[in-house]
Amino acid sequence: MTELAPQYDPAAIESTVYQRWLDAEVFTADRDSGREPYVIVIPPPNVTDILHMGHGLNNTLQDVMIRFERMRGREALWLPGTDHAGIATQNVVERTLRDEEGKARQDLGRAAFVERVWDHVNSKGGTILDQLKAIGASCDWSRTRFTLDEEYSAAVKRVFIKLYEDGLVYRGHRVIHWCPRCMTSLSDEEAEFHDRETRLWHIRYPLTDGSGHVTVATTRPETMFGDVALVHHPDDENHRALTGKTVRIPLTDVEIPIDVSTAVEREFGTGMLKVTPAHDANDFDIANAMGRDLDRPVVIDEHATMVDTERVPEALRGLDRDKARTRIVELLQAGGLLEKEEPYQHAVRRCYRCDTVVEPHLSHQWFVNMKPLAKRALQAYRDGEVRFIPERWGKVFENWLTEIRDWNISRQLWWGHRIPAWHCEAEECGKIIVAADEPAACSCGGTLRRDEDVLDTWFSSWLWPFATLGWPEETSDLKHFYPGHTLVTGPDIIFFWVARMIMGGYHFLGDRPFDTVYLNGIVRDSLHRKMSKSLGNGVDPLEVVDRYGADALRYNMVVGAAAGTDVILDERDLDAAFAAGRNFGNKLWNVARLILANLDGAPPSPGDVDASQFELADRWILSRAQRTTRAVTEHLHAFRLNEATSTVYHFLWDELADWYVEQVKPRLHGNAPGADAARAALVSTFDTTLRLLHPIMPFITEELWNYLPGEREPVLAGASWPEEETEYIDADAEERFELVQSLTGAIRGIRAEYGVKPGKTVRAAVEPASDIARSSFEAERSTVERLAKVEGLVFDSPDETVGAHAVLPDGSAVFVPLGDAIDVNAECDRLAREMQRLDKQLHRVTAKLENESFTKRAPAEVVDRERQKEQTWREQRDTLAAKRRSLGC
RNA sequence: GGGCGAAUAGCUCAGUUGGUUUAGAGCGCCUGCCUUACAAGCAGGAAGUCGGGGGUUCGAAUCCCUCUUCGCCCACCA
Repeated sequence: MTELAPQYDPAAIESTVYQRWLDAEVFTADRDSGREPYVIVIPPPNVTDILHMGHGLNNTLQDVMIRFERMRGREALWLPGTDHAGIATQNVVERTLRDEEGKARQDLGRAAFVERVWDHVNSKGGTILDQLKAIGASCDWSRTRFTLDEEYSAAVKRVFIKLYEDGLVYRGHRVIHWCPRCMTSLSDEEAEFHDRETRLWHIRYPLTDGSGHVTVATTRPETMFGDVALVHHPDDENHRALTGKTVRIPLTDVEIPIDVSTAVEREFGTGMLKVTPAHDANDFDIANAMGRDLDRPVVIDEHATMVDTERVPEALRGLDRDKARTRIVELLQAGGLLEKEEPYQHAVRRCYRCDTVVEPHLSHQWFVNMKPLAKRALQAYRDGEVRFIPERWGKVFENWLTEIRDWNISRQLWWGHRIPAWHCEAEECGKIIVAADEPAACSCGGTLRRDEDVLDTWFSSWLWPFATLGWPEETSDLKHFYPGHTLVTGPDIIFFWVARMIMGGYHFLGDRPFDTVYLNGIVRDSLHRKMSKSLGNGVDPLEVVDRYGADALRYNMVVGAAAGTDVILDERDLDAAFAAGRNFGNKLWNVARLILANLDGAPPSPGDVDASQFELADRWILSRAQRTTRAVTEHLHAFRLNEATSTVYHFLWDELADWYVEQVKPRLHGNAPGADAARAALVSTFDTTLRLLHPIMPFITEELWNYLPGEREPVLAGASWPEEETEYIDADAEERFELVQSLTGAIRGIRAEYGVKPGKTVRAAVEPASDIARSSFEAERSTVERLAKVEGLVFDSPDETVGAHAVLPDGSAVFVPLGDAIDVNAECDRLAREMQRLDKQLHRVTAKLENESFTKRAPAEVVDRERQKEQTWREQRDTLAAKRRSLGC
């Protein structure tokens, strides 16, 4: 006999259960098992991150999938690890350095600073992986990787060199996005658009011939000292006469020409555009097209302050870009050079790490030519080799790949993979050598200087599905576990990560990294805002684990996340968000308590029980268990995790606990007749339920598994998924037991309606509508009596006429004599209302059946079904009418 | 400017290929119960013109068009 506490206490068991899994080594993937592999690689969290709800959701989903496939018999590998997160991590350490020591990274120097970051990573990093254990993540911890560990670095280096040799990595001089706070370049994806209220200033450029001025509209007056021309559209009649003339940049003596360009939008502003090649990527292209690629005056530096050059008026030099702008506008106004100023809203790019407005910056950077890589990935998507769930994200992926641009991969940071390139310092040479190891010297004999830059973090992330398996070495892990299967991540990193992994997988290994990309939603608060540290609206998953248990967290995450939809959590009311999962766990716990308290050793399996020993209820629950197994399996296969969850939920609660456990109780006491059959069905059904629920709520199911008597796999996490046993599917038993349920429900309804005291028994008479109904009621007579508190369920009409009537869905009628408790008029009204409801339904179905186009065109089975409905409802109505007559209504 | 998504009960959401749905769940609400597994529970109940309009169909929450509101993504009109 096992003693379980009356309430489930997650905290009391979770850590020991997790340890049990580790001891059993069920999470460790075995290359040599001979089983078909199933692989998920974790989206590596930033090494210094702490777990937030987004991780909670994302990793729960992965764990459900990996546990399901593991139980299905696949060799499941969930590969964990962390990302060095270049800018993010460097920023954290720089901030600490500044706050605690008042120093900048330059004060330490590169080597010492990088050492500091390593110290930080080694002491504080990796916490998040332990936190994942708290939510039950079944990762193969023996294969944990870090994007900056030695082997991984080798892979990154290899990729860079290979792409360089293929001609796909090159060094370019152009205008890129520059974050003046992080002091590094950014890729297009890292410079996010945000709308901003600003002004459109109309500035007068005086014509040098003294014939007046030309007006130009701009949002960035501070860049005008870098102008090299004004251009208008060649077909622009209004400005045609100006072509060839020159103007002076306001506040300076710099003379620039007026030219034409088809890139100009005639309708915008004044139709005249200032061309500033060093401070605007489009202008850079326009100037190139005009053949003015040698003249790119720089007037704003990498700190976003005005440069100290002749082109910039002295009063402005050294001012930051915002102050300069204000000052320039004042000066223009004073000089009568500002024609007008209007409010204007436009999208400004900001650094995705620090939100600073990005500055277009002319510089030397490393780029990847992406078009050739995209081609293969696109083909794969279109051929169905990689699919997205929900499907619509595939289109997003496709569009981006179709219009892909070159990827700036160099960052002016210290923390990251240093670019394996060396520059010859000899004048006249300028050679660049890309190599894995430092070359002794340049072929010209000049000394070499290593490239200062590091690679974009995502340049290492895109190798994650194979670099984690040992690539470029031909490891057995790589052979065995690549290609992988499912990727679970957020749609916000489709471009950053997902698309690039697909491109990388095909380019470097000639195969997809995974076949399915499942995009989960975003966790939002009660106002539907994304949960974030900066808004302070986050819910701490560990607090939830602490208060409600990991299984409750998981249950609510999964049930609330229909494929790809956002999950809304009320940050002010955790009960509203997590009580359902906790309560469900407690329900399961108590079902187990009841069962375990009534077992004396292991019962036989249902297959060993003489079939004649099974009662209707036994056959019913065994059949329902099969149907549930099938539904849950199908839902999980189709990634309908929420449906799978609610299917088990309702099976356990509404069928097993509410009906079967109640039905079976009398047979559980001692050596009651039929005890073996009852225990066999009960334990086998409970066993199935634990298995089906395990991927979703692993802790409690594992703990209860431990108590179940009988021969079983030692740990549930390593146990097999239930097979549907069709011999137990019994439609007849299901139909019959449902009749019993409806009879019980009808009597309970009458009791409640007439306020019969819970302890008081009533009498009841049932008039079955069919032989099936009659024999079913007879078979479960005592169940109905017990559950509806009936003393003497009879099949004949009783002597009384005063009582309450109800009609069951199949047309069977039940009568509960209540004597004085009944108000005849009220009962008449109630029956009349019932009849009205049926009349409405009958009206609808009759109209349908009288419609020839329906009977002719709809499938026969649909028509039959409608006929069946009509007949049943008509019978029910007739029965009610008869009851009314007998009451004398 | 282009594209995508959402709108179903007071709240948060399901609803798979159009027909077993008389539109469901959890929470909340109302009534009655500490009934020996569970008050984190039990029994019963109220509550929705499926955002508006039009269309396709024998049949629409589901497909099409359109409008409204909200959200997201992409985009070189400075």
